[in-house]
Amino acid sequence: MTQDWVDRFPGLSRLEAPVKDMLRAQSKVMSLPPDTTIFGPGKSPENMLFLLDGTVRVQQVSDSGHEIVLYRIHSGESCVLTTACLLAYDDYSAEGITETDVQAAAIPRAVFDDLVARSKSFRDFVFAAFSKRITDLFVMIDEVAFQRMDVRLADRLIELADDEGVVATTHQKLSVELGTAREVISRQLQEFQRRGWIAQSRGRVNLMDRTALMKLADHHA
Amino acid sequence: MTQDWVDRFPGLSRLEAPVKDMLRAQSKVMSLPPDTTIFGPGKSPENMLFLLDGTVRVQQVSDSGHEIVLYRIHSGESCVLTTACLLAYDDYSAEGITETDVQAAAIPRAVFDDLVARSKSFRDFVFAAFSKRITDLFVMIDEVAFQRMDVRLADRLIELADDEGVVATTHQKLSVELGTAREVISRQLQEFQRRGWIAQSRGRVNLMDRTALMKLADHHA
DNA sequence: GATCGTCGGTGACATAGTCACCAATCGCGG
DNA sequence: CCGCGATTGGTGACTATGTCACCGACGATC
Repeated sequence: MTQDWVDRFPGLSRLEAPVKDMLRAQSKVMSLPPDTTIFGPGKSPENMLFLLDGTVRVQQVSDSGHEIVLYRIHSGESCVLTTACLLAYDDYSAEGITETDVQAAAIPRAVFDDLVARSKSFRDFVFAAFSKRITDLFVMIDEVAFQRMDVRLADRLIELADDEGVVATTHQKLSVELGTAREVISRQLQEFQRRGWIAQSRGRVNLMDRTALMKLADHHA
Repeated sequence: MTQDWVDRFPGLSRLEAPVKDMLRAQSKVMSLPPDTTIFGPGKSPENMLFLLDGTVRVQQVSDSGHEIVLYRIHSGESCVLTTACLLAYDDYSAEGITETDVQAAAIPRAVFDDLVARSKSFRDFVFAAFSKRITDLFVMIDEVAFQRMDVRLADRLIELADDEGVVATTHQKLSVELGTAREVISRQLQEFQRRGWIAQSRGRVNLMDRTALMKLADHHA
């Protein structure tokens, strides 16, 4: 089943048959436990990863000690961007950390390069992945620069909530999500609670009125 | 002379001879006046550009009407990133505007794709260009999220100043550079002026004490 | 059940963004 | 040369956000 990952991977299914065979033959499927650092300062990944299952959080620590989450890689996505970056600049400060159990297919750099040379469809896939990430970064810059915190927080809560509307995280971690201070998060959550939109307990936020949160998040989007 | 642009372009000089020939043969060198929009919402570039002379400013307008400068393309750089992005997502809001007279070599998309397939050195060039931009965007996110305005402004003033230490721009335009409000810029510049670091006149900032500005910009970098 | 680290709450203050408004200056047509 | 409108920059009041110092509550562990 893990040998068949290529066909189950969105975006790769339309590749030519020989390219798929090469991916299958030259890749290794691996499993990683949560909270594993797969790349970071001084730890370049030698492989390019295709995420089959789980999520990877990419975040950055600034010189001032502030942290911010840049983006997440979800199952069905690849980390072309980060890989390519690290090849060129290994001194940069972003790190990738698994958030769940992760299954991923690893492609050696040489194979990646070979595939880019051979297959137009694979090139399209790679450039599309780059484009997606970069436009996402543009959107993020816009949000960080201009969006109000309450809007950003509401948005992130919805994004992080599971099916039951529970966000299992601390105020501290939420502040890293948005690149702000814990106190700011605490106060915003208090306000949401006051309005009856959420309920809080230690390390937990329950969304009580998802509609209201969505309205706040979308309205000023 | 314009036919020889390949050899004068940093990063392309190490390409294989046939690749260079192809670039020379299949490209067209063009000149553009200042304030030309070379790409933007609803205006995808059909070519990929190599900037031989001049600079292009890439900026973004958010839904709220706020603007922010994302980065600049200087002579000797290519706009792979933006081109690739626009190919995939033509609805995104960034735009590229020439700031000076610009000379650029234009490569049709098909030729670009062909070169990526053929030449490993060209691939390396392309991915290095991507990497540079992306790490720059990471740095920018960090600055927007965590850096103080006075530090960012001092930094940008030094960057924008000509050899005589003159920045020929308005407070309004400086606010777009940093994604803030004009009033904030006006007040910061007043403070710099009070300290004797700059002198102001309409549409003009003169750097009087570049050292002091650099100290502010670097110290907290 | 004492202790230590994490988690969250709070007030005071500093910095930055918003809003409304005004004065000075420049370019341009009459 | 004058007058008008647009651009540029200045200002005060207010809100939003970030920072700092400190505190109590909770939970794990021995």
